[in-house]
Amino acid sequence: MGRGKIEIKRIENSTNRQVTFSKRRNGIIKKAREISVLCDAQVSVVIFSSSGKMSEYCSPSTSLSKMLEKYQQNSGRRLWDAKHENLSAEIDRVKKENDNMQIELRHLKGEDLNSLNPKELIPIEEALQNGLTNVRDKQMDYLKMLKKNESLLEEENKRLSYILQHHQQMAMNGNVRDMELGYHQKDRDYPSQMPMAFRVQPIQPNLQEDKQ
Amino acid sequence: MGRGKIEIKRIENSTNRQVTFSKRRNGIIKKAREISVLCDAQVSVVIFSSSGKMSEYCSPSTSLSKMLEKYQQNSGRRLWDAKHENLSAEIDRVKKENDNMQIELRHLKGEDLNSLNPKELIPIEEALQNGLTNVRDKQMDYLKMLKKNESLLEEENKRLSYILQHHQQMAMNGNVRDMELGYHQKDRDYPSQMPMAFRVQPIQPNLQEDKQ
DNA sequence: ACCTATTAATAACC
DNA sequence: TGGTTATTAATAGGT
Repeated sequence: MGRGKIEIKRIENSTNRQVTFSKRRNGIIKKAREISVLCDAQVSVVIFSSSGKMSEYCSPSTSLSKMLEKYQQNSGRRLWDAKHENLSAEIDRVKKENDNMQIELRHLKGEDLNSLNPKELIPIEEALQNGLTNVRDKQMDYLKMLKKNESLLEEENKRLSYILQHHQQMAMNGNVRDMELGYHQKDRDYPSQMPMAFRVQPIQPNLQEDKQ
Repeated sequence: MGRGKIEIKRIENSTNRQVTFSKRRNGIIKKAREISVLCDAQVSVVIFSSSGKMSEYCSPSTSLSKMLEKYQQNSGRRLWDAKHENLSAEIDRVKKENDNMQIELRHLKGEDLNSLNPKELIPIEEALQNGLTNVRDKQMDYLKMLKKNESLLEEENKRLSYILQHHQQMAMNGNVRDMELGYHQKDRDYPSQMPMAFRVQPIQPNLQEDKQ
């Protein structure tokens, strides 16, 4: 139906194809509307052009959702229940994982132990013992750090006191020049290999250490 | 296009309507197939007649599910509503729970402790200590049970040896009547308040005790 | 977008 | 339903 007959096969000329698409799309949607009205039918049409542009028609008496609901009832096929089932399966999987961890946690906390036989208690005891060792080691690390900090700060304190004492002495002597020259020549007993900024900073536990 | 022009309005004659439906349905599906081929388009058509009979067409390069997936992306509208989102939310919730438990478990096992500060280590240590106590208590319970069993069995053993000794004596004396009368009068020093069947049964740990 | 020769769809009838 | 055919509707190719 046109100036010439055409074969039903892909139109190679892109422009031509686009034009034909547009015309025929309108034609289909018009036909869909007509059959809806003429025959009391419910029709839904969804069309994507090759460039991805979408067009749709749905009979005014219904909606795409309702149509698809009916479609599923009629065909028995599942349109989106497959997705639902996937999600449900995922939930089940994760919940099961959850339950297992919950049980493990309860056991480690010494709950529900009656459901275990003596043989099963052993790895739990070992895990607890191991965990306890690790936790206490870590606490010991912190303690050592604190002690180290303490002694560093103490030393720094002494150093500062010493310097302050000199300042006061110099101030009393009115020896401003000496003051401005600084104390660097005078505190030989406090060798400064580290820069000041670092030296006064308390050690912080390295929270990232060992972290994967 | 036919022997006469028709208005686009509901065909009142039922037979006529049915016939027109059938022909036009075929027409639409043919057009859908043609535009698919000619223009590389993806088309889905779902038609319900007024009597509820369903017809469908879907381009061979796709499926209704895929089409609807694209439809949703394109239109932003959700066809299968809340269901999907509820499930997704549930998954997220459970997964989060999962993660938290995983972290707790790892901490109890003495892993990833560097991400904790000293204050956070304390409850973990306590939990571990507590769990260890409970597990060892339970192990002690089993041990006690085993010991108790042992002594019970030992006693039973003695009792049986005693009886056996009598039997042998009686057999040697040829005193069959005495033997048949039984030993019940003769083993006064082993008072039997429990039925035999129970008495010889080793104690089994009650695995269900305290279980919710 | 519009035009129109031509083909395709289909209404009425069997 | 399925076939026939007169008639209308859709549309291919051109502007």
